[in-house]
Formats: sequence, structure tokens, C-alpha cells
Amino acid sequence: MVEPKKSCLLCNNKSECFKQLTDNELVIANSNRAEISYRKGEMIAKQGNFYTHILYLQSGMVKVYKELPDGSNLILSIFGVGSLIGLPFLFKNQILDYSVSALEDTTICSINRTTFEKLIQENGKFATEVVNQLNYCTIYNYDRLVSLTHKQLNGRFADTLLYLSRVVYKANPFILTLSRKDLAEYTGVSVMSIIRAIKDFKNDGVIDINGNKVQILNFNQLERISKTG
Amino acid sequence: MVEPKKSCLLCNNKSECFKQLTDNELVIANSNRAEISYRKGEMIAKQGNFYTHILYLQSGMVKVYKELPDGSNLILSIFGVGSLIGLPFLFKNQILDYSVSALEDTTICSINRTTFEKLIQENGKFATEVVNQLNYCTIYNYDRLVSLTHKQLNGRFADTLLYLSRVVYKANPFILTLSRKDLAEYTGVSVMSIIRAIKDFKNDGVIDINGNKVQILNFNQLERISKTG
DNA sequence: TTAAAATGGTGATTTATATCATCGAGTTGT
DNA sequence: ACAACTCGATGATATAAATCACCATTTTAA
Repeated sequence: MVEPKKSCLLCNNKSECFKQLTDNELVIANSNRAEISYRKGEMIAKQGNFYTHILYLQSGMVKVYKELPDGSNLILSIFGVGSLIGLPFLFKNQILDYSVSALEDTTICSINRTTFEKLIQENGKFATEVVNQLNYCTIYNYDRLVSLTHKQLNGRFADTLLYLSRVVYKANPFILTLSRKDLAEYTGVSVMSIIRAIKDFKNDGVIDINGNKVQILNFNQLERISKTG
Repeated sequence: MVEPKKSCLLCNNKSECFKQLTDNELVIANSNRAEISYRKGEMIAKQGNFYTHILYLQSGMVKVYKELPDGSNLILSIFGVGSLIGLPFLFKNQILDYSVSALEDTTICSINRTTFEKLIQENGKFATEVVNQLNYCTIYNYDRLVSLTHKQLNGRFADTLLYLSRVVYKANPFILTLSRKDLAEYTGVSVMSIIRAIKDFKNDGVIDINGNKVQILNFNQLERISKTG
């Protein structure tokens, strides 16, 4: 589904690095850009494909995940409005090594890869913001490594809930657009374990879940579970 | 221990990004630099400290690790000659969020942080190489997330051995400068489990260990264990 | 020089979590 | 409108790996 384009110059929705560009550079970026809409559940980019474009999330929400040989998945990250996807594959990497699919109806700006690379080389402020973005992800990945290897079920799921409320949905209560399977694939446990953890947290009054409406009732206790679990 | 400095201009040991600098820029970098030697086991940078310098590994080997509240550690990465350490904390992050210590006698070039940041803004090729370096780490971290969450003991330890031989020591056989505890903290398992895995691999003829001399006898089988474990 | 601490190792027990079997409710598609 | 799926859920069982107790050897420190 290709929608009518609006120029980057007029976009009031720019990511940090694009705010650093001159009008001239924005015109160039704009001419190397496509706008695409996806429905919830649709695949946006497939692991193993050639990597040709950076994706900018104009609206909606996506999951970035590794497809593993045994058929299971590991969700690496959940991205909301304003995120750039595919940065780790700039310059040297020809093949995309993860998949991206829509968790909600989503609009993507697809920006030519080489255009993006040229902007890094030619505009220091742009490069700086790209490095910032990459570093944010790296530090987040380090924290995830700790959470996923040194915490057990409840601690990990507490991390997942805090991440969803604070970073992904930026709300409480929030409407969960991830399935139990998604939660399991993000938390790195089985679906059964997620269901059990939800039940436990609900029984203990830490959270409330009705359908897909989730409310964190006790942030302090969730923090405590995150630390001790 | 501060040693006599040699100018960056004459250094034939530069990392990829410093190769991109002009002589003028190298002079500036050189005047914002210190060279420091560490003994095996010494702490080079401590988690929680203010972050003021990028470290460049001139000789030796270091581990970068998270110190966790329960007293255990998670080794995030092992760096050898030519590596830059601390890149993820450029620009926005005032506090170093991991520790660095020497696995062998090590010489470090300590480069002023703001100098490094200026070089990114002013030299597009330098910025490009920094992005490349960050991306290499990000992709490596994603693979580690998969290994640590979706493989069990033997598979993970196989990954550790392959990483040590191919990336860290670039040799086979190699002299292991990591303790069993280090191996456990890198593989994200208990020390007992590492010892058991070593025994199993040795019995199965996959590796041979005598003291700290390690030889991988069957790469194919180790790859297989990595995939199926 | 001896004591203390760290490292490497073995076997038994415990525990967290995955797996399996099963079921009802809701959703999709023809 | 009904079959076919998917999703959320429950309880019983199986299992990988941590923990614990213990010991030998080496290294470090007093």
C-alpha cells in the first residue's frame, strides 16, 4: 500500500538525526524515500534479505526479532513512533539479520541506504545523532543481557512490564498490542511461564489485566521483583 | 604506571577510525592522550565512575563486564589488541555502566572523550568507522542474546570456545588467559557447569585441555553442538 | 613458613522452568 | 454458518542446571 508522499521538509515528525539536516539535505533525503503502510501482523522486513533501506517509523509499532533455526523467535526490540530501524546494518552488512513485523497498523518511511550513509559522512551533527541512537540501543542491549541471563522468570517479566509501560506505550494503564506469545518471545521464556507469571502478579496485586488492558498497580513492588527475581 | 609516549603520528598500530585522520588531527589527538600499563588482574575502569576517556588497547587483553547487585558478574565482551573501549558512552552518558579489567598485562591509550567526540563531528570518515565499530558490537550482542537465551549449557559453551579461538586469540591451540570463573561469567552459567562441560567435551574428543593450553580438535562437531545445543 | 585465600574439581540434591496433554473461547475464512 | 485455527489457560511431569557439601592444588599474603 503506497500512500501519497509529503515532503520531509514539511514533516513535523522527524527523528533526532533528521532534525540536524539542512533544507538542501532534506530535499535529497526526500527524493530517496518511500512511504508504506502495513496492517497489524504484516511482515515489514525479512531476515536474510538484502538490506537496502533504513526504516523510519512514522506511526504504529513494530517488533524486531531473530528467527531461530528451531522455529522459535527472540524479540530483540519493540519500536514505536520516531524510531529508526536497520541502523546496525549500515555500511558493511549486506544482509539483514533480523525480521521486522507490525504489532499495530504502521506507516514506514523507507530511506535509501546509501543516501543515509552519505549523510553520515557529510554532516557531523547527523553522524553524532546516529551514534547517539546506536549507543542508546547498545546500552539497552547490555541491560537486556543482564536481565535475560541473571534473572529468573518473575524478574524478567517485571522488566518486560516496566519496559512496556515506560518505553513502549509510555502510559499506565496501557492497551497491550502484544500477544502472550510475543511477551514470551520478548522475555525469553515459554508462553506457559508468561501465563503463570501474569496470574501470580495479578494474584499479588502487582498488576491488573482485563483482556488487553494492562495496569501496573504497584511500581515499587515491580521494581523490587525486577531486582530480586 | 605511565610510560614514555610515542606520537600517534608514528603509531603503526592504529585502529580503523584513527587511520582516517589527517596528520593535523592526529597531532590534536596525540596531545589529548595518555599511555598506561596494567598488570594482569588490575582494574582499568570501574562501573559507576564518571566517564572521561576512550580506551584504546595497544597490547594485551581486557574483559568488559557488568557487576551485578548479587555480587556476580556478566562478561559482556573480551577485547584484544586494536579495540576501542567505551564507545557506547560517548556524547550523552556521563557514567560508565560497566567495568574493565586486564586479563593479561595490558597497555592502554587513554584518549580524551571530548576530543573523540569532536573528531566524529568534524571528520565524516572517522564517524563512519566509529559507526562501523558500534554496529559490529551490536550485531555481536544480538547473537549473544540468542546464544544466552535459546541455547543450553553445551551450545553456549561451544559458542564461547569458538569465539575465543576465532575472535579473541585468533589461534588454535591457544593459551587460555581466562579462569574457569571468567568462562562461566562469559557463558552465563555456573562455574560447576563450565567444569562439567569441559569434562564432557574432552571425553567426547571435541577439545583437549592441559593446564591453560586449549586445542579445539573438532570444529565441525563444535559447530554442530552450537546449533543443536 | 605457614596460614589464608583462590582455583579446579566431583558427586548428590534441589529447583526453576520447559514440555506435554488438554480444554474452552474467540477469530478467521470460505 | 460452520469448520479450522489461534489464543489464553490449567495441571502434571520431565529435565537442565544451580546449589550445596566436600576435597585437592595452587597462589597469595602475613
